[in-house]
Amino acid sequence: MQTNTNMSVAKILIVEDEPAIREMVSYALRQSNFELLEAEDAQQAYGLIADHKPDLVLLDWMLPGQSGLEMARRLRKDAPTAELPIIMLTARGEESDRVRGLECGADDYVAKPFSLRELTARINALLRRSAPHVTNPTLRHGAVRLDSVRHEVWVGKERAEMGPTEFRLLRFLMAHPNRVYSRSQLLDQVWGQNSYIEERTIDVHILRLRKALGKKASGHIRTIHSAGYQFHTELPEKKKKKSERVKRPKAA
Amino acid sequence: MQTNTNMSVAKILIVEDEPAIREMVSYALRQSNFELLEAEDAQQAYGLIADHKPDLVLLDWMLPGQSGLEMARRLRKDAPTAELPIIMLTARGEESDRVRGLECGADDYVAKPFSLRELTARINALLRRSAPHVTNPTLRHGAVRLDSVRHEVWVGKERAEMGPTEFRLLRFLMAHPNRVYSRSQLLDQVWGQNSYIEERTIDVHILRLRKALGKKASGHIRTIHSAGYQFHTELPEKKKKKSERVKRPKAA
DNA sequence: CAGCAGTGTCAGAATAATGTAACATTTACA
DNA sequence: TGTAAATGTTACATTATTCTGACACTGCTG
Repeated sequence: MQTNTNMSVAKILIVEDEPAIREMVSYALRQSNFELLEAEDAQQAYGLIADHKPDLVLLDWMLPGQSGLEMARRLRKDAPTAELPIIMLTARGEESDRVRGLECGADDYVAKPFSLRELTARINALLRRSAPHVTNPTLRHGAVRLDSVRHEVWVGKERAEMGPTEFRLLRFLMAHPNRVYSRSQLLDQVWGQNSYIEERTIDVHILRLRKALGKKASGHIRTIHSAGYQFHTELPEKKKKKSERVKRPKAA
Repeated sequence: MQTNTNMSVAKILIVEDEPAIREMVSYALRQSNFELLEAEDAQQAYGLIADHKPDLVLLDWMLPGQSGLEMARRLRKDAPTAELPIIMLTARGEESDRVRGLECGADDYVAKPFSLRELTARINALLRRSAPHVTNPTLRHGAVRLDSVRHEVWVGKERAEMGPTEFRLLRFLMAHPNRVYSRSQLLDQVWGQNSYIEERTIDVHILRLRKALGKKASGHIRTIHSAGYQFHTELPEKKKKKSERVKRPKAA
């Protein structure tokens, strides 16, 4: 399925009703090694987002049906896409428009006609922030190093072997360290929005991931009871000896 | 959604040699609740960054001595500041400049003359991405900080560990500080409307919550006799009871 | 086609969290 | 100050949640 991850830099969805512009941008960005998805209206876009989990969305301001502005607002509101980076494309260059776009949740704003070089620069700047694993081929925290290009994980000098699902799970968690994700969020982000997977299954993959990371590093993967899981940058404190158990003294 | 708090939203450093612009921006951003640091050249800026760790830097393109461009490059290169969000300010609006700025590691680019509203919008958009802890739904009052995204509660520098129910209870109370909630209101809000729970059970969770907050902060959780509980933003005064009963701190 | 790695599910086992009763202490107020 | 009501505290049984090994199914590869 994604044997070519190392080829494409990132997956980008362009939502634009005018075929000429859409195709021009698509072509140019493919040249820059991006993987492109195209939609001509909001409806199509939602479907593609759910199925393909793009890393970034280019959103035309004026769309037939639901406008780009509304779409941005909705994407921000829905948990699975709340973090999805958005760049608005628009013919209008008014300052008030730019502000409106940004306030609706867009991360950046490019006025048409735009140069492809600038668009690319802005895409890269945004991806550096929001999808570290895309521009930052290796994520590291503590002794754990994840190399997206080679699909390898190292704990110190030891290679940690794991299946593809565990790899994606770890990559997602490491890209957003310390943040707690519920099982349903993980399903959305790691499996895709329309997979009919039991939430319990995640537990099993977490287990496998911990095993793969080994004793030294598995402490980074933490369970937050009745909330979900997280990759914590700090290793948990060592457990006290059993003799350390203290009967709670009376509080003042 | 949730009332954010009284504290400053984020710490911003502006590096700009022209006093008029610097002061104007500073003033405006302070109005928007940011905390401002000012530097008039790169040298000063490095010092302020090291000492005050700002959350974001506004960087003028043209600076006496080291240019803003060079400064951006250097900030990106040095590990401690590699992630520091940078917005370039410049009089030049050329596309090639914009691209150069972005390629040097700036995250965004605003051409002078810019509107303060747009600047603010861009600052917020960037902070949302790069300093989630700043815009996170984080509730603070006094020394108590509750981070919903990380599911962590801190009292000063100490982590306060608590169970899920205590966490939800605290989150609710902190979101509506100083307001008193009856037990039945708390049941509805924290447990959900269809729970068949004894009201007295809340007392126990309040107890657990106070224990978790520790001596320093448990005073925020106040009992209002025959009314309910509240999170009060002020810590209570030391008790000066008429009866000078001495509580014997129990030792093992 | 057999063998294998990767996945998803399930069913206890192991933990963590929760709710309640019982008793202790404090508060409000006559 | 005395008393009843309200609240604090403890201990423990129960419930909810998570962990983990086993197993079946898939698609691929030699």
